[in-house]
Amino acid sequence: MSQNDTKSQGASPRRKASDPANDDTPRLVIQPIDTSFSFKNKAYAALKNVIISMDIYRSRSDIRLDERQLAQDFGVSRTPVREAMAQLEREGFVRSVPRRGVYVVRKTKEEVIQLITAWAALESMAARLITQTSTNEDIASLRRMFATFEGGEVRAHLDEYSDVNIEFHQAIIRMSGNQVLIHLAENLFTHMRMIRRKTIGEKNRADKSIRDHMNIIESLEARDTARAEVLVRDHALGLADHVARYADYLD
Amino acid sequence: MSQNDTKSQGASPRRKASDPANDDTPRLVIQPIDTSFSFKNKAYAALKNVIISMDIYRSRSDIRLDERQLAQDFGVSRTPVREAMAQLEREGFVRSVPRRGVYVVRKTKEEVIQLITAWAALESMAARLITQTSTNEDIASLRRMFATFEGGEVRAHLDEYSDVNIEFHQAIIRMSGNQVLIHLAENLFTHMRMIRRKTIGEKNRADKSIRDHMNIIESLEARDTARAEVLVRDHALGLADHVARYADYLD
DNA sequence: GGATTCTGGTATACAATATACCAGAGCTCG
DNA sequence: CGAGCTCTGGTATATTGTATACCAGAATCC
Repeated sequence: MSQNDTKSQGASPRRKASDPANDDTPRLVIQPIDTSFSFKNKAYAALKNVIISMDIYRSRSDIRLDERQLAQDFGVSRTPVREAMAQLEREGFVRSVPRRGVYVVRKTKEEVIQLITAWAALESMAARLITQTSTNEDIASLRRMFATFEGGEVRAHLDEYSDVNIEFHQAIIRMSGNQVLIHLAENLFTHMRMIRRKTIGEKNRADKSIRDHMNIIESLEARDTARAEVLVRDHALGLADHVARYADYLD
Repeated sequence: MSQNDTKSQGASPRRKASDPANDDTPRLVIQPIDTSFSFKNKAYAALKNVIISMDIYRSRSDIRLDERQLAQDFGVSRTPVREAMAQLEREGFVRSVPRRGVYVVRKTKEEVIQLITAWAALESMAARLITQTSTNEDIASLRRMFATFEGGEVRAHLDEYSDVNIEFHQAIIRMSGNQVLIHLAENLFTHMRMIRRKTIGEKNRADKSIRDHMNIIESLEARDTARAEVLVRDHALGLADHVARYADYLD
């Protein structure tokens, strides 16, 4: 990619870089620059990550994001922080109260139930698709996710199981191969993850969860389309039912 | 750092974030954003790295940096690439020929000898300072750099030795603790590194090199200021002598 | 109840980058 | 050998991202 000569040095004719007569000329190997980098994008990703990692339902007090303080913490001006929060607001993670501040959004119980119901629709269709199009290796990878818990030691490793639980549901959507489903699920997924992480430790749900998961995997392995759909949908709706009955902190 | 309430939710008075009555409110932990990131800076670092990693003396043909091609490879516009190359030119790594292109600079033999001589002045003074101010642990870390080569297996691991060789000289400057020395050496260092990497495999210099290094380390350990200075200076000037005699590719 | 403080909102300035166009130099072809 | 074409660096202008200053509403404090 580099041409070889200059008039100031002998005026030999230029040869194309690919010219084989020139094989020993050192060549540059250049990696692309990450052009998605911007202060706004970094602030957005960091704030989103912080919000979804919090247990925002542990307390009922409002969580306000102070844009001057955040700008100082990030080491940038208020402008990219404001733009990041505007995007988070568009996506439903925060809400802005004029001249009052920006607050992390907690969903009501009713909103959560609706969200889970929509998720169930997407996930159960994804399960159907998996039985029809995925490779045996793909499906096997789902089972391998739970290898650590084969001895039933779910409660002893609840945090780890919580992570695997979330990854499992994400993998089902992804494995469907349907880009529209995947896209629709993306935003719902973040909210679902917060809910799952909160509820997994309640009422020994983890024990039931892994039994459900094993049944789901068996139905996928058997390529039983109807059964996989029902098991996945019922599993998700079981979460909605649990929320309806026990999640008083969502009111 | 987050305030807790909003008028729309009960008009309770704002409390300071540090208010101990509010210990369970989730808190945000925010990492600063790297504000040195820019396309120009990334392009500059990448090009500099590529240039100093090349064996630019292996071929005599000119190495021209094609700014449109680089912009395409980096995935950015020509503007940051141009600015990066302008900075590289200011630092002596490339030169721009109006309406002809930007070329990697090769130094002449005479320039290289002058550069090494200047480096020798800096490094020998650094050695003096080390014998007077550095801790035993610091000096011991110099010896540990060569632990891998204690069996004399230098030629078998020439690339690795070349890297350690460069690190050793860099560490001497750094260990002096003199910020002016360190700063002056910074730009020289990059050119020196290219020369050292090129010459280390010539005329079995690696064997002599490690003997010299051991002698230098012993004089540092003995806190022998005059001897350390002489050994370091002679070692560097030995490189200049080698270049004068054998480095025909620099003409 | 007025002064002060704190916060979001907005306007303007500045820096980084993208893109289009120009002009010089070299190459190609007839 | 000269005209036309191509390739390249240089420059001007536009756009986007960001910084900063100032404004105004709301809450707090004395």
